[in-house]
Formats: sequence, structure tokens, C-alpha cells
Amino acid sequence: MSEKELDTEQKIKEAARVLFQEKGFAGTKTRDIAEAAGINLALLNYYFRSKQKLYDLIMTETMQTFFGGIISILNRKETSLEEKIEQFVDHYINLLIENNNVPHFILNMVRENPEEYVKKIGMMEAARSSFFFQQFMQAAMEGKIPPLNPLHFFMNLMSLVVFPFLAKPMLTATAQLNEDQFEQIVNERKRLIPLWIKETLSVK
Amino acid sequence: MSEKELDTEQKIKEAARVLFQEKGFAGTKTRDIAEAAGINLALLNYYFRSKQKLYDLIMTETMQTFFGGIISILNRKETSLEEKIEQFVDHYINLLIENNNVPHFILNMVRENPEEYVKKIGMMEAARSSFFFQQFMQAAMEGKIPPLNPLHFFMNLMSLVVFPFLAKPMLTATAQLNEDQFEQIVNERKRLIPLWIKETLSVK
DNA sequence: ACTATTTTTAAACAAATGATTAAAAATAGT
DNA sequence: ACTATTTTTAATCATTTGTTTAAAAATAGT
Repeated sequence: MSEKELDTEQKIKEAARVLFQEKGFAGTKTRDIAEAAGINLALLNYYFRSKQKLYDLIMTETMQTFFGGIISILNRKETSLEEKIEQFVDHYINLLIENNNVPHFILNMVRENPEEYVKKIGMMEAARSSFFFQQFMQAAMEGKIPPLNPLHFFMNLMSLVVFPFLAKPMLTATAQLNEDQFEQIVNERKRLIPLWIKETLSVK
Repeated sequence: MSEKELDTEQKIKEAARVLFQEKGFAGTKTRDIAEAAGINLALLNYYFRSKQKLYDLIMTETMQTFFGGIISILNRKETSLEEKIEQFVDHYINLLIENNNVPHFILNMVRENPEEYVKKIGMMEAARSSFFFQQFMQAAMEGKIPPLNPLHFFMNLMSLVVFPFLAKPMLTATAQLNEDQFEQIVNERKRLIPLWIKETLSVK
């Protein structure tokens, strides 16, 4: 096992990750991956057996990236509900600035392969059983926040954080925003989204 | 030109619309369309010349569906800012309940073909020059609402309305929600989103 | 009823695409 | 230096896929 070996494998995986996230499974051709990675086409099958197996690997790793980091934030005993919201928003916006296409990829993936997705992710269950969820329900019971369906709350939080990254190509295509302006906008949202979310908890 | 003729053409277009919206351009095979429409494969090319031309047609019509109805709401002289928000939310949620996959399709489309998308849509420009936008800026100048970047405001509105439909496959795949429960949730949001959005206008 | 036109069908084509093979090149172990 | 193993390459295979063709069937015009 030399340096070069890992290098080749890694080059393929990286090229595949970028292309799969951008174009989806059907839209990505094995020859495109080989070209982007600068390797011979046969090496893809040599290292990863098949396009599907490579895709599955990228899928798993991407899910890990997207959902992995958040569990620990939601389960911290020492932070308040408000602090968790702030950390959640900050964590995700930072993550998505570095991985713009991940939300799009995950949505495509779930549509292509709902069963596989369900197997790989106990995310919702993890969120439901999180300390964050307990804190939310307790605050509702104590009347500190209104008895809003937690699903609305969670959907709002994800919406406000994630949607701009899904819509980014629409904004940049129409020359509404360039790369820097987009990043500035989403960075502003690190501060604003927690404020907005807390406001929604004062409604009705 | 008989009944059957229009019928065949329509059947193909309908099947293509469903499949393209669900699976994207690369993920949809001409044979799948033919099978779903119950027609001979060659008829697709007979009526629509090519897969690409058929896709372009579906794309144009879908954009029309998605953006067409909203302009008149945003330009009404007789409604207030608040009323426009309510009508906007109600209009879109109703539309998306009948066309669950349209947001996903549009996002895919923009990524596949940003230039074509830009040509087809002057939506942002229409929104910018709308009476709604003037009302928004005026209210900000008069201090009735804070000087929030209109982009944040518009992004929040779209996020809260559209995101649940993008995330729907995640919710149904994990058996969090069935079809009816999902529809109930988004219907609740017709009332809630305008309230939440108005709250965001009281922040900072 | 006859003819021209339109629509439909089965078959085939050509290119694209995922995968494999067998040989060559590079590397590791001794 | 020699051998075994691993990695890389060029060529090829088998399917899939978008499209075309030519004939058959259906329809319209008279």
C-alpha cells in the first residue's frame, strides 16, 4: 500500500463526490468521474466495483457529514434551548458554506432511493429522542413557549437555514448575487435566524 | 385532426411531466415515458421531435404554473402588504398541494440549465418591480417595519412555504407523516406563516 | 369507393454507457 | 536481481438509450 494507491482512490472519490452532489446519480457518467479524477476509466471499477457502490459510499459519507455533527449539539446537557438554536444555526450555515450542494444531493438521494435513505438515517429518531426535544416539550408544558407542533418548529428552523443553499443557483443565475454576496447574506442569517425563530415561538 | 390525435399528444406530455418532475432529465428514459403514456416509443419523436424538446416544453409550462399566478397578486393596488403576504402564502400552498414535485423540478432544472432558466424567467425582475416591492420599501422608509434586506424577507417567505414540499419525501419515507397528515400540516401553515413572517418584521 | 394524409407500429441503428479483460507497468518483499 | 503482487492501461463487450425508418393501419377529403 503506497501513497499513490490511496491517492488514486481518494481522487476518484473526491471527483465522484463533487459530480454526484451536483448532477445526481443518473446525470453523472462514469467517464465524467474518470476524467475529473484524471484516471483511467477501469480504475473506478477496480477500486469501487461499480458506479452504484461508489454512489452508495458517497451517499453514506455525505449523510454522515450532514447529520453527524448535529446530534452532539442537540444533546448537550449544559446549554439552554436558545443556545442550542444558536449553535444549530451556526453549525449548519458553516457546514453548508463549505458544502453548498449537500442539501440538493440529499433531497435527490431520498427521492431516488427512499428505502436506502431510511436505513442509513435514524436522524429523526435521534432528534426526537434528543435532550433538545425534551427541553422543547418541557418549555411548552411550562408555558414558556406556546404549544406549537414541534414539527412546525423544526421545519421552520431547517427551512430558514437550508433553503437559501437550495435556491442559490437561482440567485446566482439571475445575477442577483455573486459568490461573495451570497456568503455575506447567509452569514448575516447566523445572527438573524435565531432571532426570527424565537419570535415564532411567541405567536398564538 | 381528430380527438385521438390530441389525446395521444396529451398523454405523452402528461406522462413526461410527471416523470421529468419526479426524476429529472437524465433520470427519465424515453421508454419510461412511452410506457407510462401507453404509446409506441416512436410517437414521442413523432409529436415532440426529441426528448430535449419535450423537456423544454414541460419546463416552460411548469415555470408558467409556478410563477405565472403570483404576479397579479403582488401587483394589486387595492391590497395591503399584509394581505399580499396572506394571499401569496395561500396561493402557493394550494398550488403546491396539487403539484408536490414542482419545487424539486425547478431546482433541478436551474442546476441542469441555468442559462435556459434565466431566459425563461423574468420573475425576480417582476418581483422587484412589483407594487408589493414598492409597498415593502415604503413601509421600511416610514419606519413601520425595520430596514430588513428585502432579500432576507423574500427568502424567508419562500423558505417557509416551499421547503416542506422539498422535504416531504424525507418525512414520508421515515413514516413520520402520511399523505393526509402532511396535507394537514401544510394547510395549518397557511395561517401560521403570515403570522411568523410578520413577527420577523419586528426583529432588530 | 378511392385517394391522400395522418397516425401508429415493429424493427433497426448509432451512440453512449457501465463494466470487463488481458496485458503492461509499477511496486513491494526477499 | 528476482519474483510476486498491486496498479494502470488500452481495447473490447454487452446493454441501454435516443432516434430513425419503412411499412401498416387509421382517418379525412372527395
